[in-house]
Amino acid sequence: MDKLPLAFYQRSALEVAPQLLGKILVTETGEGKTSGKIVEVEAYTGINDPASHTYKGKRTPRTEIIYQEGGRVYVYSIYGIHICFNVVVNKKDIPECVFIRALQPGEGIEIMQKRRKTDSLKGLTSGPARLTQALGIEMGFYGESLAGDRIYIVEGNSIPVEKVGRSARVNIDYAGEAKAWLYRYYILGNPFLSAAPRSGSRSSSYHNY
DNA sequence: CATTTGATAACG
DNA sequence: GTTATCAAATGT
Repeated sequence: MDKLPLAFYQRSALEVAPQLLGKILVTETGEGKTSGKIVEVEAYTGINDPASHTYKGKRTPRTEIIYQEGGRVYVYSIYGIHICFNVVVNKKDIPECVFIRALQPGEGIEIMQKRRKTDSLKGLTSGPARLTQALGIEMGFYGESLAGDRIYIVEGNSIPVEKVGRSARVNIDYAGEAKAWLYRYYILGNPFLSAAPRSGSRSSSYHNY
């Protein structure tokens, strides 16, 4: 299977995000090769998006990479404990990215279980910080190219549009009106999605769109 | 449901 | 230099 061409990433986050569903994210480290199918993503649309780290064109040392051309890795640590993985998309100076929220385990499950210190399959990659730990993604991956050999994304099964669900993004209460934007995309019915949205909208989280 | 935890940003 | 804040996960 071939790696996705860089041109794939150099479009808007809202185009790329749903198309990443079903693709395979692969890492190769000293411990071996691990991979998983992307089943849940969120789009962050840069300067117009209050939930984005690059809202209003904010630049910091950490967000600098998002201003580069699409096809690179943006990782950052959150809550001191966790690492989150994003794909930089769009062109230079258009700071958009796609946040990967959940994978379905593929190759190297034993390696992932060892890294995660669990023998369950379900909790292995079903959450943004879980999948980074399972695939061995660390801060050192910051800025890495997805055209390289350490981390990359390959074609998988393409997901028919009727299997793609949409909902509001998760845990961005600080983002005001943007909380309501349906920028989270996921594969309907997939058992490896991350935790359901919080209380409140009980009937309308996963099977709605 | 509460607690954990540290890198990062935004201040002085 | 200090403080507040977070695209979460875990364990009870």
